[in-house]
Amino acid sequence: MLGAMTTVNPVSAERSQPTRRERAHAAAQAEILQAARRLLIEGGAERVTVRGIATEVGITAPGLYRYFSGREALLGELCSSLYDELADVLYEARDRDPDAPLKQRFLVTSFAFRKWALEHRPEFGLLFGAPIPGVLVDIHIDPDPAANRGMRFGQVWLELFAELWRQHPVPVPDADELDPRLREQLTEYHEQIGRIVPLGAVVLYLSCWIQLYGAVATEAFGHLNFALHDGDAEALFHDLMGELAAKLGLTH
Amino acid sequence: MLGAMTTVNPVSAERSQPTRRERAHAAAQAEILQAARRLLIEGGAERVTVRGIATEVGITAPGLYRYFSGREALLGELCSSLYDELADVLYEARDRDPDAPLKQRFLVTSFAFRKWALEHRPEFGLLFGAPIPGVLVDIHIDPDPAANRGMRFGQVWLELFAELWRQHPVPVPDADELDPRLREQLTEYHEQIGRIVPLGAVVLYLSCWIQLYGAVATEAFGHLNFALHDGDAEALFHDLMGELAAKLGLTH
DNA sequence: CATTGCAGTGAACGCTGTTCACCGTGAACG
DNA sequence: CGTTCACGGTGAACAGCGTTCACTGCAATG
Repeated sequence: MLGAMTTVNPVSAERSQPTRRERAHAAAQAEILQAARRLLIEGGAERVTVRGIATEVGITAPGLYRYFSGREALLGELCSSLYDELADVLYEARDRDPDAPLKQRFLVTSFAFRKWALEHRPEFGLLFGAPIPGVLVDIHIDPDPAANRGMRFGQVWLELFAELWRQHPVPVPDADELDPRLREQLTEYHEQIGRIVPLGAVVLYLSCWIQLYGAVATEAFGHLNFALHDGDAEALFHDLMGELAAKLGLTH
Repeated sequence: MLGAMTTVNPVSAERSQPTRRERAHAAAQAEILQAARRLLIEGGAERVTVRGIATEVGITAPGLYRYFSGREALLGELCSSLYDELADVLYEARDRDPDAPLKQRFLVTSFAFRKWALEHRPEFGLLFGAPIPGVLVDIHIDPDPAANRGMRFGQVWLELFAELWRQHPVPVPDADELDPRLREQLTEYHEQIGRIVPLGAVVLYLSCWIQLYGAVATEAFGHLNFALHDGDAEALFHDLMGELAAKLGLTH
């Protein structure tokens, strides 16, 4: 009989020093995710195969099931770690020069986002492409900010936008002027972020995110190739970010 | 020995009535693509499996290789047919009321694009998500307008934009004012479309496409769920299209 | 020291894409 | 009209996929 009740480790439960075993487990898990990412880079999510990862870390396929409940869970964890890395990159870019004008910090962060996407296209595709049926779903829905590390990615933009809007309160529609459906849909999120900006500014925020996403995703996915022929769209991106800054009331 | 030279059918070579065999072949091919699409809808591109399609059309897996050189080619053909269908949908929307003001026709077409995307998320994901390593690549690069049916999709927007810009020549930067890199990158495409609009307007066109893509893709892929919680983003989309119309100089 | 739980293995199942030798039928040609 | 030949389709096979299960050691625990 497999023990239905695992013995509660009093040490780790009190979140004191983790056991040797726990450290080894975490290290192995990290190594597995690292190998998974290598395969992701090699040939997209399709190539991220359980047996491939296993051989890469020097064990057999069933051994991986000690660390992940299956391939989908593994991909989900990979997504989380990638979100984490991306958030770190963006935070670093945003706070690289804390005394610079906010517009410049916004631009630097946006360019860092684009840079990460282009230098990590398979990872970007996994995070921001079409959702894979059993994988991303759980991540985006899970509202727990501790577990949902994708939220950290959103937060860097939200904080940046909130500060930006506070310094430059470009006129936004009043809550009453908004489409009633839109107003109702957004109130929950508005509460969730502590109403740091008025509801109308949330719409502006979403609009900015959509534009930024469009600019980065179209290039990273090759949906600009019909006109740019595999070229670097940095110049175009620069223009688009200028537009975005103008929309935020940041004249130069 | 397999005959290295297939007998040239003089009838089909002159593109007269196709042979009975050819008709049967084309019909089977269409039925296969139809089955592939059903599987795509059921569970994304992953579920589009050679054996699954085969059983659906009532033959065995190797039989499919008489119609497609492999799974990737089949998916590529599926992409082409979907592009074709989408282009038809958009053309129909655009020309539904040819006497309506262009702004309205532009909005109707945009909403038709969003509608198709939301009602056919798996198909939209295949066409406009992250490219699948062996599949989409060939399509986007192939510049032959006859073979590349994805171009038809782009053309409906280009024609609409060109007409829109001709009626409402919103000021665009002169070619000399553009970033030299951007100008050089776009000249080939500019030639390709016969310079129906000035180069500066092409930049505006790309900017509009990026914004439209962002609006539709973020919603279809669930990248707005963090704020909208699986809700219908039609109200937000309406706002975004208003912005886009404003950018095109279409006041209301 | 004994026990328990965990890491890892090898075999197995049903699935995948793809290739091969083969078979029958129907269309084309002498 | 009879022959030939290309094509549609099959069954077996191969390698690889995700996953489960019974099993073995080893290391930490009581």
